[in-house]
Amino acid sequence: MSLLKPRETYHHGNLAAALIAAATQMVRANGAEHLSLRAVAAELGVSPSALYHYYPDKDSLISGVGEALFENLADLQEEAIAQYSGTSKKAARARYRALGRTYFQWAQSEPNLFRLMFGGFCSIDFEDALEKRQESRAWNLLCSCLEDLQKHGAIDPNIRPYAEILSWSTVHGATALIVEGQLPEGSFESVLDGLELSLGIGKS
Amino acid sequence: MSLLKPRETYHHGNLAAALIAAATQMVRANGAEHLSLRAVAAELGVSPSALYHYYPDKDSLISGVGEALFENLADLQEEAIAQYSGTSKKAARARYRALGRTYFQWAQSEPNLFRLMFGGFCSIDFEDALEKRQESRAWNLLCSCLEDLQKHGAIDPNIRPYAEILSWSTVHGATALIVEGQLPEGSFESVLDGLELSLGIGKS
DNA sequence: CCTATATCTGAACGATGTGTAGATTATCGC
DNA sequence: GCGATAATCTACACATCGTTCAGATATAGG
Repeated sequence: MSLLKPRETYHHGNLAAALIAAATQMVRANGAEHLSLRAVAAELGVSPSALYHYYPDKDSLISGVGEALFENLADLQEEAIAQYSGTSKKAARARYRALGRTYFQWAQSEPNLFRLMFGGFCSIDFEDALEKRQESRAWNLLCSCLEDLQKHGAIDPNIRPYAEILSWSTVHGATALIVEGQLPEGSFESVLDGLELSLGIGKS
Repeated sequence: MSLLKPRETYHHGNLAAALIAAATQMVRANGAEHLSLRAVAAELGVSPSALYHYYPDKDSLISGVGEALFENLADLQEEAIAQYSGTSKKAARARYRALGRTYFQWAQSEPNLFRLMFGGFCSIDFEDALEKRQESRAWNLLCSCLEDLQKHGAIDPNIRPYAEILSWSTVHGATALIVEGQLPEGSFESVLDGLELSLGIGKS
């Protein structure tokens, strides 16, 4: 008695991608800790074993989901800063804020996906990315954003060397704490205010 | 064929606490996502069902572990700042740094326990703690530490209102990112340097 | 000592991740 | 177009997991 959804063709056609899409939706709804391989397979009308031709085990499927999510987040951030194009100091500052705000809003609207990315579920190898001078897209966005601000003299030069890791750590930390309910929801804008103040961004 | 360890008495005596201790050690070694109730019971020489007289399900056992860990971390932080007692500005600054460093070192030395606390595994209700004006011990330590610094005029007064959430977010964020391998290990001291600089701590 | 209560066991159920052997379909040389 | 080969998927099985429940065992109180 198989409970598979009927399928037109015996071969699915695009299982690898469909598995990630379906798994993403189920994690979104139920959290990564409750993801079931069999449920994903059933959702696609496929037997549980079919999965193993594309991913060696459950962890690597989850890691595939995670990698896709990092790309999605970078896409969102690119869209966000594109809304504030321009060479003025004001625009550069708006881009900086948009980067952080987008990061937080994405996490807030999709807490289960955010937890999948940063809760140790996916074993993406960041080390080689780190050795490749951080070729992560989101990191590069932040770096160029800060360079723009620096060109306008809008960052305290003493703090400039720390601006990347401070911004990254602070925005991620506040986001993670709020998502887990350890800081009140409304405090993120305060964190952004404080962060800009403390980096000397936009002063005068 | 039961694989229980032999026990002298039929009644264990202190199962509730022993369960948490054993579960903590197994999470420490294998990560919260691979914790097995049956393995915990076997480790204590107890049948799996015995567990359910103390915790309604697996999640609540994990939450029990988490609560204990938050207390442990607060203990460590209290010990750490006790090493720098004194009323001087230098001592206050050393305490501030010790708070952050202890937080990070604990996470670095016990990544699986850190992930259990902040990875959404334990469903501790922080909301009532938030409404009780943050009666979390670690938070209070940070607050009094910053008050000491303020008394010495060692914090930029413009940034003072943001000092708590900025410190907390930044230290937690950097720690989480480093534990997950998204920032290099050595960068934490830089984060602390940048954080002190950006808050104007210890300037002159 | 006998009863009531707290504590623990044993067996069972459904569900899960993951192998393996074989069935089904697509692809490509002729 | 046809047949062999490879890609893809299924059916079945296994061990393990969280959880439930009836009943066994030990402790405590009158």
